[in-house]
Amino acid sequence: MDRKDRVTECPVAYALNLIGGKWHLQIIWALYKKPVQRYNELKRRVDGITNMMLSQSLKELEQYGLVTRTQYPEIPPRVEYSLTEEGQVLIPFIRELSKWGAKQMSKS
Amino acid sequence: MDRKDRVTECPVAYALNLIGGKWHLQIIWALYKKPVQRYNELKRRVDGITNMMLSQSLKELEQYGLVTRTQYPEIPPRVEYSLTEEGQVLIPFIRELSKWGAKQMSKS
DNA sequence: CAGCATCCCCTTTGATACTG
DNA sequence: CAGTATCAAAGGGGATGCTG
Repeated sequence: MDRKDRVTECPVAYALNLIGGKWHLQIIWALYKKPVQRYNELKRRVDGITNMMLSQSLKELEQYGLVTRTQYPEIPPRVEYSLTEEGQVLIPFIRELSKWGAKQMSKS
Repeated sequence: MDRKDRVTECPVAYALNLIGGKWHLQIIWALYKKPVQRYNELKRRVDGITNMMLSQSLKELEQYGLVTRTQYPEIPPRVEYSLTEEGQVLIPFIRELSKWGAKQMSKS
């Protein structure tokens, strides 16, 4: 049971559980910039992420219905990830957050 | 040196450092619902928060310029907190997050 | 290629008690 | 009233190595 499964009545707390982690928004943003990506491609784009965190994050994001995973039964294996419509809803949100963050950074 | 002082180039990560914690948004929301509040009043409204987390969070929020602290030199001491304009900017943002979170909650 | 298992650390969070 | 100090706990995050 990870933290996202904990019961919360507050929608804001719930939302932060889904996307407040260290990597989720970065992964979503990477998938926005290039809509279809394979595992290792993603790993190269999300700076500093480890296999552990990437696969774990992707699994969670898939569970929440923000990311789709498509596996092709080939050798070597090919797995492609992309944003669902629900995931794309977050894009303007990330933009706002980025603008606000940049403004705060410049102030101090 | 707390986590908010760590260097980050990414504005989104920076923003999450400021408001991604467990209590910051709840405190801001409480201060929005009642714009001027004393310490213990806030503590009662933010469900489950301890003195440690409340005083620490308030200190951080004040540093970031999101909250103002006004101390009156009286006995017993009186300290009032309220949102700055910068802090109020976050209100529509929290509303959106809440809407999105509620939708996600209802799906699973 | 795409990922999982294991081990470990350290930061965040919490409980409790105390002070000007 | 408005906090601070101290100690303890939990779990998120990371490094490394292994597998189908």
